[in-house]
Formats: sequence, C-alpha cells, structure tokens
Amino acid sequence: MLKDPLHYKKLLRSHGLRATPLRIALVEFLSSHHGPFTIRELQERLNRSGNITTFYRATEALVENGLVVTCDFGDGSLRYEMAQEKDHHHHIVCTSCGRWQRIPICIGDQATQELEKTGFKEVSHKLEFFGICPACAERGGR
Amino acid sequence: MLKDPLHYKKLLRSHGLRATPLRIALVEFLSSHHGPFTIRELQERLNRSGNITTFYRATEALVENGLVVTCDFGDGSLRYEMAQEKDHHHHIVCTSCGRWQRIPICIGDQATQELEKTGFKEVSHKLEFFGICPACAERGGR
DNA sequence: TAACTATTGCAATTGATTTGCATTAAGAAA
DNA sequence: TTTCTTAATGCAAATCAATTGCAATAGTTA
Repeated sequence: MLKDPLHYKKLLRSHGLRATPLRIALVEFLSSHHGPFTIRELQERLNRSGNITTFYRATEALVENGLVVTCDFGDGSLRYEMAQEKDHHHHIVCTSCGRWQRIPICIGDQATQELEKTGFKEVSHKLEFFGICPACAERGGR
Repeated sequence: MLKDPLHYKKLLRSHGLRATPLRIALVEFLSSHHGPFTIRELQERLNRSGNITTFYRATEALVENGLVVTCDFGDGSLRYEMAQEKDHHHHIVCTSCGRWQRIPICIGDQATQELEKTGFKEVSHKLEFFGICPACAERGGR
C-alpha cells in the first residue's frame, strides 16, 4: 500500500498538480489510511507544520483534480478520502458513538443512468447511511 | 393542500409539540410549498417577524419530532422540507444553476434492510444527486 | 385564571471555511 | 544549473451558518 514518495509525486503530476511536500504527504496518508478524515484530523495525523488554510487549499486541489472525494457525515466538518475508482463505496455512521464503517455496495448507478437518459450530464451522488451500530444498540445506545 | 390553521395546530400537537405561531406558519408553508428550504429562505418567504435563532430552534423542533426532514445540497446551508412518509424521495441538484428537482425513487431500502440484518438499528440515509441539468448542458453549462 | 414549563428574542460566541496579500517554492525554459 | 513564471504557502482577518446563555414571554394543563 505504502509506496515511495516518487510514486505519489508522479500521481500528483499525472493529475495536473504540482507535487508539493504537503500534497505528497496528504496523498501518501490518504492512500495508506483508507477512510474519510476531517481537515483537523489530517492536520493532526500528518503531524506536519503547515497552516490550516494551506491544508484546506491543498485538499481542495486534490478534490478538484479527482484524486480525493469528500463526504459529509452531517457533523459540521467535511471529510476527505482517496478516490478509488474501482472501489466506489459509502459509509454507515453510528449516530451514537460516531464510528463509521464502509458499505461496499453502491446504489446510485441505475438512477445515474436514468438521469443521464433524461439529459443530465456528469451525474454524481452523495450517499451516507446513519444508524445505531450493533455495539451501541446492545448497550441500549441512543 | 392548504388547510386551515387549526389543522396544523393539531398536527403539531399530535407530534408532541406546542403550537406556536411560528411553528404553525412553518408547517403551513412547508406543507404547501413542497421542496427544501434553507433557514434564510424560510425567513424571507414567511415574511414574518422573528429572530433567526428562533427559526433555527423551531425547525429543529419540527425535525426532532419527525414532521420535517433535512437535506444537504453541500452548499453550506442545511435545507428543510416536510417529511412525507408516503413519498420518500431524493433530489438532483444542478451544479451549474443550482436548481433542483425531486427524484421519486428511493434507493436505500434494500441496503437499509441488509444493514439492519447485521445489527444496526434505526437505519436511515441521506442521498442527493448532482449533475448538470439539461438546460445548462445545452448552453454548454459548467 | 393561575402556575408551570417551553418558546422566543437578543447579544454574544463558536467553529468551519474562505479571502487577500505578501512571501516562497515548483516546474518549465534557456 | 540558473532564470523566470506561475502557483502554493503562511498569516491575519473576515465570513457565515449555526449555537448558547439568559431574561422575558406565551402555550398548556389543572
């Protein structure tokens, strides 16, 4: 999973992005830690000097160029995760403990096709599930 | 569609809510204007004195008691719309002009069942589609 | 009508995200 | 390599949706 930095440099360049240290670190981290992270989390986990504004702008650049996708658990902070073409998925978030897990199924494909048939272009979707996870449910989680 | 105020008073009370003028106005408006509205939009459209904080708290009460649901078009403001049990639906939002329309299909039911089989309780989901609408696409919309 | 409790209004705050601008660094060209 | 152009970064300040505390007010129930 963890490749050498040159790999990520090339990845960035192939997506039309300058390979700056922060961007390299971001793609490296997100590639080896599958899952959605908030900007704050990225900043902490990368343990890297750098202004929060720069983190916002760097991740934004990754999103704009298709390397990273966002997802929103509805808690006020956007989350970022590696875009993995072969592995489109969604999440279920526990409304009690906040933990999440990925759902390997995608459910939007048919609807996407139908929408594109009606003249919509570049159709995408955002889907997240919420619920009380088994562990929380067991201890009467709310 | 538009019923007399008493109807909405009863509706509120039957959901365990006090029937205040603002809440009545909100359910009245949302019942007769199907669609998701931001807090600002509600405030403007209701053309009603009342602090924005109160709007937040009033809609929040409606959501908590199941009369209203929220949806998020990813533009920074949460939107509120009447919860219509018989008419679960989603939206497609044009990324160019911002206009939206409803999609009468729901796609989460099967996944919901599967998730509940694995021990999750009270499973719900949020789903929104995005794309360039036919009109925008025609004029080369971005 | 009185009493209890929830709702409202107002001011101030929070917290994520954005913006402007000067400084610095990446990548292309010489 | 060195130079040049342009984009990325850092910092401070600003936005903006949403929330909080508290005193004043209005629904409800008895």
